[in-house]
Amino acid sequence: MGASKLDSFSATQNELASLFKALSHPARIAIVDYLLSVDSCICGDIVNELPLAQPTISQHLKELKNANIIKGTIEGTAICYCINPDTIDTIENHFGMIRNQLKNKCC
Amino acid sequence: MGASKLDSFSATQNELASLFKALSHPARIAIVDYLLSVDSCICGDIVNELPLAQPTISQHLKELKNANIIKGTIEGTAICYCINPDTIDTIENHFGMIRNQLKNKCC
DNA sequence: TTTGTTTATCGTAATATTGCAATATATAAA
DNA sequence: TTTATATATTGCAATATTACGATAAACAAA
Repeated sequence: MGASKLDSFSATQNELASLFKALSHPARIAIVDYLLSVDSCICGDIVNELPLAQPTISQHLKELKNANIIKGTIEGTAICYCINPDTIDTIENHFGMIRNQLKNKCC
Repeated sequence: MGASKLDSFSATQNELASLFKALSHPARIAIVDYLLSVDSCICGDIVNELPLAQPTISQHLKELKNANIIKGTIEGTAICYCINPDTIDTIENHFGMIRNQLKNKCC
C-alpha cells in the first residue's frame, strides 16, 4: 500500500497533523519567518527573498493558506499575505495541553 | 526536480521543519496522544492501540525518536518510550516568539 | 539449547511531495 | 485595446513517504 490511513484516526488528530504538515517544509518556515520580520503585511516580494521559482512559492503559499496559517487579501494586482494569529493560538494551546499532561508523569 | 532544497535555508529553519514533519502524520500524533494518556511510561502495546502493523508503528516510533520528540529506554525485552519534555519546550518557545513578533503587526 | 516475546530492518508497491518551465488569468496603466 | 505586472494553474520528472509481509536480532524463560 502506501499513503496514510487517514480514516483510522480522529478528526482532531488529522487536523493537528495537517497543521504540522503545513509547517514541515523549510521554505514554508522561511515564508512565515519573512512575514513576521516585515513590519507591515506587504508580500509578493517573498519571491525575491527565497531561492525558489515563483510557481514553487505560489504553491507553498497555497498550502499555508489552506492550513489557515496565513491569510491573503487581494490588493489591486498584488496579494497581501499575513499570519493568521488564530491558528498560531490553536497550535500554542495544543502544546499547553501537552505540557499539562506531562506534569505528574515519569521520564 | 523534486525533493527539497535544504541547503538553501538556515539550520534553524531546517530543524524546525524537521520537528514539524515528525508531527505531521496522524499516526504519530496518535502515538504522542497515547503516551500522554498512559500514566506510567509503559509502551510496546502501542501496536494494540493503533490500526497499523507492527513494522509501521516501529517506523513511526523511529521518526519520533530521531526528532527527539520521544525517548526510549531498553527494559528487558521491551522498550519504554516516553515524551521528551525538552523538545516540547523547544516548539512551545518557538510559538511564543511568533506570538511576540505578532504584537505590533497589522492583520 | 530451544522456545516464545518484543522490537528492528529489508524489500517493495502505492501514493504524495517538491520544483519548475510553460502557460493562463487578472488587473492596472498607457 | 495594448502592454506590463502579479499571481495561479498545468504538466511532468525527481524524490520522499507510507504501509506491510517476511525476516532478523536480542533477550528471557523453560
